[in-house]
Amino acid sequence: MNKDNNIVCEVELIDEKKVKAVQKRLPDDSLITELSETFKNLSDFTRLKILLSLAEDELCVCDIAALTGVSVSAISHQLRLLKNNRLVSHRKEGKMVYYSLDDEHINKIVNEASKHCKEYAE
Amino acid sequence: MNKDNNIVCEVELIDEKKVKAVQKRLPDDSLITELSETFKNLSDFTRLKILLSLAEDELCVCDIAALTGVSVSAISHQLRLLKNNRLVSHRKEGKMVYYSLDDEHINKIVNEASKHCKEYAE
DNA sequence: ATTTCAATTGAATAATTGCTCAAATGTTGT
DNA sequence: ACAACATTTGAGCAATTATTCAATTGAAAT
Repeated sequence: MNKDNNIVCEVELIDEKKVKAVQKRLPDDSLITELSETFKNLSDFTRLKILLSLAEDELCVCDIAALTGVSVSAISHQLRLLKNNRLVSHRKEGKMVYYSLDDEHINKIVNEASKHCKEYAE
Repeated sequence: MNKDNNIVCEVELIDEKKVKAVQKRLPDDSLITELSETFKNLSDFTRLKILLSLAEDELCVCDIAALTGVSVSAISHQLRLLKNNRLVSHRKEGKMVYYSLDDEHINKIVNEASKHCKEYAE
């Protein structure tokens, strides 16, 4: 803490001016946290495949399990995560529950990421 | 295995036709794997903050550590991951190593994800 | 040569995560 | 009421991961 009772960085800086300029342009930590949590949803093979599938069509849990080759239980756990993060929504029809994509941004995000992947395929 | 010695799905399907149609439109598993690995890089708070910082300016390891409030060693470990995934590049200048963003897609991906986050901020 | 400093590396540890298994819910059909 | 079925849930486990710490590398300065 300095004399004004502010927290000051005790790590040695090489270029303090540059660091402060960058810091000023960064989003709030809270937004960075939200962003990283959003990307976490896309960072698992199974979850990403679920999202890509739902981008094509609405599907029930059982069919998602078949598509991904993962147990129904595991899919249900993953769907709960995706639901909590507002990436999928669901609708009940009798015994069955149909899930669908709840965000038009997902496709755009995946498309941009695909460009990155393809750029470095050798 | 069926009579042709192919692996067949033993899970019961609800709507086989729909599943096959979706399956046909999905990217290869190898691309899904690459995509999920790309998103994994963005899914950690520290790494994402590093990338957002480098999007603003080229920075040395020490200054990135100061910016993020994380030890130099931890930053170095994370930078190695980002370097392996072709998200950052580096240039040496004497004792110091300057890192910079090596992908113009990162900004677009983050921008799209920001829209998702802001849509659900209540 | 020796010291100093920025950065890297490897081992170790605590925390997180994705899956399995078993049990529970809730709905439909008999 | 009961059985069958789709889905959910919670506990437990193995694998992964982000950080710390200590030691090392490589470059500049004395």
